[in-house]
Amino acid sequence: MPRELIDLLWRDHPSAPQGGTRGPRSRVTTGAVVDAACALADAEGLAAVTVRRLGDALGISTMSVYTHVNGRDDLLVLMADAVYARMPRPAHGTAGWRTRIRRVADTNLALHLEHPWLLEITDDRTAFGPGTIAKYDHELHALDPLPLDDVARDAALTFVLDFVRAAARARRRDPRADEMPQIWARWAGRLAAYLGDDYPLAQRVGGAAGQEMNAASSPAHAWEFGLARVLDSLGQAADGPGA
Amino acid sequence: MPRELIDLLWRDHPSAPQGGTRGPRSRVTTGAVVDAACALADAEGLAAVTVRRLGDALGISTMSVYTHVNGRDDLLVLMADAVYARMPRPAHGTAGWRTRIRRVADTNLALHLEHPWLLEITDDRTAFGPGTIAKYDHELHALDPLPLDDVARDAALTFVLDFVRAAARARRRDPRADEMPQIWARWAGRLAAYLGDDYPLAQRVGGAAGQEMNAASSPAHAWEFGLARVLDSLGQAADGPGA
DNA sequence: GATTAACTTCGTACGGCGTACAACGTAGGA
DNA sequence: TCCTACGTTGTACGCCGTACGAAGTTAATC
Repeated sequence: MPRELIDLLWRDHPSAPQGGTRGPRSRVTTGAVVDAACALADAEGLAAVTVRRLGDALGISTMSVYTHVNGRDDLLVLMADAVYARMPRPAHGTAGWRTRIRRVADTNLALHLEHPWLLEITDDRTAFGPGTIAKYDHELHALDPLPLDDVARDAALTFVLDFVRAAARARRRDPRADEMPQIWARWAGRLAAYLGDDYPLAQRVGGAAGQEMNAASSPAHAWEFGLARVLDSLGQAADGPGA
Repeated sequence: MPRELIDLLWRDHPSAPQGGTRGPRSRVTTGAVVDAACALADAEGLAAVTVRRLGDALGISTMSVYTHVNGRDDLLVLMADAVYARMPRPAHGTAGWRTRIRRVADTNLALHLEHPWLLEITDDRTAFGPGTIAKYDHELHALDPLPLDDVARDAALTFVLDFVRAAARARRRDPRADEMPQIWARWAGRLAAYLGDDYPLAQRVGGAAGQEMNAASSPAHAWEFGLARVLDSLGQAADGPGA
């Protein structure tokens, strides 16, 4: 059943091709494959999502995975669309635009913290999935109260979501994080020797930022700082010249 | 010569360990390996930077590459640091902070456009390289005119550079870009059928944004819009509450 | 000058990956 | 009953990073 990605993305839509009924019933569905892949990625990272491991997890052979998904690249698109589709989309109600955008940003940050592997999926074809489109529509409506034309509205949303993405990237746990203490123990002395008294500003600010990053409250502070900047700038853009 | 990454990063520093003089002279240096890797990545993308191809390009065997670099992960860090080290760092002079930050942003965007593979390197150990630190110091000084404490100064710079990164990501050429016209020809009809009249806002804004993206002038517009927002927000942050 | 030790180079091999392909089994439609 | 479409699977190919050890080359030591 080699269906095109677009049809797999929309597989739950009534008018999606269903494939004939002959032959043995599938032991798994495309949706099940995608869900298993997401679970694997959540637990062990995107690198652990291999076709072989996916087959094991589903109790089917490696090559059977290809019956339900065209290949690994397509699978990643399906995974991203699946988690987008499941995001909460509460009505925006009468809230002001700042509150609305705050909620959008918070929701997206939560999504990225739950599925850090989303950062590694950059396939443009994701844009054609039902989950992605539903998310896009909902988030565009968050900007209803602002006087933006279509292009500016898209740009503004992109601006917000890019900030969230960067924040998620900063919070992500480096795969090498476990070894970092030992690495640092071996490197600190040598680095200090190389640096000497050079770059005093970088050394001072870097040290302060490094300490701050280890403080428990840091992520919240950085998030609050950045989000405030984003909201301020959107306010100015809306009030200012047509944009 | 299994030297640690930190020593390879600082290999040009006078006090870096040089390795004994016995045995045959190396046919290549660590620097040459890194340069060849960057050239390969520029020409064919990061995926083309394999140890085997690197050996071919350098005229040495696959396994000899490991004499000069500890492994592929380390190589990526060395590549990123190498291109950071070569960025221009003109004195900021008496320019105002907006001009300074604009220059920093422009320079970083140019770097990412020249080396799109930088987006794929996320290893935190890059922070310890001489190029990365020199770049950091220079860019921190761009913020000298603003009344920011150390932590806020780092946050502000991160805010700017994250914006640049997102802009570069938006401009990057998808590896599938060549096939997209044919893909779209096959998908457009089906997508329209799936969508029907649903999500009218997403359809309208998405269409407008899509058209805009194909316009020749689009990247410049988006860049200008976003950068203006970033500068506005930094201005407010500096004037506003301590932050 | 002979020996030793440090160093580079390289071939082979291992265990992973994505996936093309063809054989086989199973069910519904004719 | 036969045909045909379909799901499942094993084998195999060409990649990847890299561990390991043999072989060759040079400088230091005796």
